[in-house]
Amino acid sequence: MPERSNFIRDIVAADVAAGRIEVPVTRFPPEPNGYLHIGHAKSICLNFGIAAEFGGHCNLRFDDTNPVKEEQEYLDAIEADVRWLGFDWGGNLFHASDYFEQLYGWAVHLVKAGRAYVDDLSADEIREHRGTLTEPGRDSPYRDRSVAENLDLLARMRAGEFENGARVLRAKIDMASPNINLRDPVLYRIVHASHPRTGDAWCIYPTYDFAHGQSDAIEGVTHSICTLEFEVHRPLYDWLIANLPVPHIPHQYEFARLNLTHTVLSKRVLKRLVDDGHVRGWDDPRMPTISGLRRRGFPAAGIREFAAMIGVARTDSVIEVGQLEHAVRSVLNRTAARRFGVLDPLKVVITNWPEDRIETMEVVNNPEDPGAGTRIVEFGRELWIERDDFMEEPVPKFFRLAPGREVRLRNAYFVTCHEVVKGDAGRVMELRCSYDPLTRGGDSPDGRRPKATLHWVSAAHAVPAEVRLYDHLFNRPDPGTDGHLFADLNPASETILNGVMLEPALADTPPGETVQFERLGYFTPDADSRPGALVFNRTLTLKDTWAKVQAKGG
RNA sequence: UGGCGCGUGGCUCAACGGUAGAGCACCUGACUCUGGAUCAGGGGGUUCCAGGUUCGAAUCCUGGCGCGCCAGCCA
Repeated sequence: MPERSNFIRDIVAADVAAGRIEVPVTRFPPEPNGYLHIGHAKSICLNFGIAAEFGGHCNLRFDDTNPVKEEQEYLDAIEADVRWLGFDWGGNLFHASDYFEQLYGWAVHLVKAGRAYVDDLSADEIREHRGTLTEPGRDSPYRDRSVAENLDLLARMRAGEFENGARVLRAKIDMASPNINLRDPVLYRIVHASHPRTGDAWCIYPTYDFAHGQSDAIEGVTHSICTLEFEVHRPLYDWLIANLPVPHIPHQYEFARLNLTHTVLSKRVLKRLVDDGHVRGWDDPRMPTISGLRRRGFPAAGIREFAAMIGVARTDSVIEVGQLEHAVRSVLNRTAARRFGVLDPLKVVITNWPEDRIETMEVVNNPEDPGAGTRIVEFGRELWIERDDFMEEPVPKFFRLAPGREVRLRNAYFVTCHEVVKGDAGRVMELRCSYDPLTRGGDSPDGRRPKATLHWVSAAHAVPAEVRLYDHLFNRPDPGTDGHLFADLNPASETILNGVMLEPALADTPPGETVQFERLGYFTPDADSRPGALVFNRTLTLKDTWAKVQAKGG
């Protein structure tokens, strides 16, 4: 499925066609202050996708300029997530911190050129001097310090002579600019904190604005693609590039970040969900993080397909989660092995089946993929079927099992229910059925065609398991709209089922593989799963038109 | 309010001066040993509004309106 074009692709293609560049160089620049989420996946697919399409390359560059928020755990997780998504940065793994010395040198360059100065104003005072959206700012009293004094102060900032916040280095641009980002933006701040990579080598750190474009220049990035909120920074990006002796001139392009219904894509909020215990971790299957989606069973190919499907534009937008789910189902439908699992088991005894007789049935692994082969499943006198697949008094349009009714057990036999055994509270405990020996494999010689085909598991062979059902993390499409984000959490986002009965082959499902439990949905072994204590996560249900029919009838 | 940007079916995107299309969602039908796969069809758009330019405007111009972003020593 060829990816649809988009305005950034068009720009790159035009640049190549016009000979402005040979091949594009892009970069994915996460800050290691949290885990990557599906919104980052959109950016990753865009950056790596464009590079690959035009024969260029994409760097993985950590924007690690703020040591108080960044951690090694995040660095590691981000690498793993990008790789899992299917992208390869080759040897091009970089860190803004790799460039700290060069960046500092350029800061000195700016000072010498009279284009930067050390400001002694406090953060509050700087804010006051900055003006507002409608009023121009005022010059800092320290704005006209001599080059010599600025050089001296900057060196002493670096040497650690001053406390956090005591001074900053600022670009000298225009305090009256209508673009507030040009009102002498801060380039360096004093932060006595040790950095995950540079340790205590530095106590001053460059701001995003001073680090990003210059890092792009150092790496020869041609197209620096970021999200819309950086649009107002572009004049500053260009100003710095124009005023520094950089080896290359990169350009910044902005696109609209991803928003999804029924969830939230903000690292700040995701971190709170984790820290406040609303979920069990960054990789909780309900999280929209890459690691959460992976644990949930979403295949990387599904996420890539989703990214290709939604396109890239400059319009703020909110994608319906259904679209992500569609992409994932479409991948899983053609790749997932089919298995039998009974979530809510109801015992069926086949009264005309000999006590100890076991037959084996050959069952197709994936009707969408003949190459997936077949497997052997045991069939015996006692079986488990889904409780939902039986109704003592069937309502109209319910075609499954009911007293006196015949259904097909998938790939096995036709069975007819003769007796309903109930417990004390009137709960159905067991169904007593007969089977038709002539229907082995699921076809009858007389052409009878039951209206329903049920999945089943041999009770003598079934493997018990825990299954975790997942639903949207938030119970409204636009969580937090009323200002109470956490009140919008979906209390039913996770439902734990015990005593689920699985066909034995499921015990060997490798981690990371998502299978289909026929008629129910897609499931994957959870990281908590152990031999003898299996745990499966429900990735997604199948599209359920029966549920739709029911909803209408109700 | 100053600056920058964005407005095309319910949602996401195409159409780049020449008959407004696609995917998702929705509805209907066919088919089926997953009621769920799959296939086929259908409904749904004054292209934010108003002027202007043009033989012709979603597209160009002007003016409105609406929405987003920017006043961190976050990114």
